[in-house]
Amino acid sequence: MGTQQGDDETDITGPPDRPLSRKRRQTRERLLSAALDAFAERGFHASSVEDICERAGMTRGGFYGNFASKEELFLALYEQQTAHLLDAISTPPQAKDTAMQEYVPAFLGMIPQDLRWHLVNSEFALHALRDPAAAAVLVEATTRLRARMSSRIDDVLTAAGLRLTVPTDTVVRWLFAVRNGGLTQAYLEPDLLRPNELPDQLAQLLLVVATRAADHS
Amino acid sequence: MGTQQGDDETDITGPPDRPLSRKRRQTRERLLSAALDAFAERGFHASSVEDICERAGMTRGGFYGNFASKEELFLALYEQQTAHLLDAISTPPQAKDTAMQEYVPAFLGMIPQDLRWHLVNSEFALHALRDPAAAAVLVEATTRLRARMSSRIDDVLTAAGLRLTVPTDTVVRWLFAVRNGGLTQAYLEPDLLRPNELPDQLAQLLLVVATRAADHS
DNA sequence: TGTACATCAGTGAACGCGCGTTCACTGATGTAC
DNA sequence: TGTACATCAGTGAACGCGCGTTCACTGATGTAC
Repeated sequence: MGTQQGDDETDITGPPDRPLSRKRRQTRERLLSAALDAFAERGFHASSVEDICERAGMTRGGFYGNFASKEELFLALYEQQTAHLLDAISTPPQAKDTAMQEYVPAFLGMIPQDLRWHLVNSEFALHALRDPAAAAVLVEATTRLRARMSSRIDDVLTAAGLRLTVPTDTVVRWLFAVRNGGLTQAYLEPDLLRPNELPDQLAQLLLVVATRAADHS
Repeated sequence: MGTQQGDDETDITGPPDRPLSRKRRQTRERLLSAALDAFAERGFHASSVEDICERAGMTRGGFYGNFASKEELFLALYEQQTAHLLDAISTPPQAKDTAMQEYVPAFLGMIPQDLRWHLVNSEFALHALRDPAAAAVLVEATTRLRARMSSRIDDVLTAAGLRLTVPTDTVVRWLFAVRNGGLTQAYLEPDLLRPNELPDQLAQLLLVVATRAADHS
């Protein structure tokens, strides 16, 4: 049965009493990786627990020792992936010789453009629009991602003696939206559009027309 | 059983032999409307045919006289809604006294911002990323929508003696992506963002910085 | 190092349920004369 | 206008299947002395 919850299943906060053993962490990892594949291939609802377990090389019974439900697995997968994303964004592109106008594209390029994750991420957003608990998780994660991205952009611009004429958070919201929509458009029309084409072009345009010299008053 | 197909079920092209009777068209309409509600509320997979039929006031058996499968209903719903959208975009905002910089926001405002349709449309895009048949339908519809939108924008700008410094199709792709992403963000954080805030602001900015006087050479 | 016992992690069969789809049927509507 | 018959549109019961979840169990791992 495993160590599920302390006493009360309504208590979502607080981690389980003990830290997970190494074996258990590895098993969870295998299940999360299998879920990413399965959810990407068929979607959340069409992926059966059996399918996920097969990919992870275990039986359905074992699954429920690691996750309380398929839904909880979805949540855990989202949190794992956004944590990875946050890491990816946190490291600025190091090459100092990169031309200024390629900085933002370089940033966007660093974010892994995995079709699997694009599919799962989009489906999670849809799920969040219907489920307040998922919405809370998503809003917290995206808020952090936007904040981190805003900082990086401000850093780069400041170093170049520039600043945006539009709130950075607005620009980042534009870029995230255009990136997601652009990925969908590009995967549907691969001959007409490269995956990062739309956000790259928008970023370049904004860099030219929506910045001005910073005044250090 | 109804008039399903001619002979060959692999033949997707070509409408059924006879036009639908009035009663049948009304029933289809009721089912499509019920499907929009159900799919929006629970999603495609979680909506049962029973649920849809209840909302439409009929039994499951009758459903299969009108649609070959739940999947086919999804496709029909998408085609119906995008046809409505194409109509909505085709009528330009008539008020000639509208300030130039409010034209694009006015356009975007005309597109009905129905949360139900946003949910179903997003889910259909996700579906299309996995199903080539759905992808073909989606690409054809969105191509038409973008073309129509591009024409309208060009019309307005030309009348004002302006033209874009970026391909209109690219701008429209940006606007559609920002609109979809912006709706999701706004519905998730209603206190921080109005539904059309992101595309409106972007449109206004582009109008100022990405246009110049048209030269009639 | 060895023994005895507790806990852990995963097995695999079983349960119960609801789903998508089919089909024999019935009453309503339309058509021909 | 009335009668006879064909087609249409929808009913409701039934089928068969696969799903999410549970649970009694077993072998592996860890701990105490």
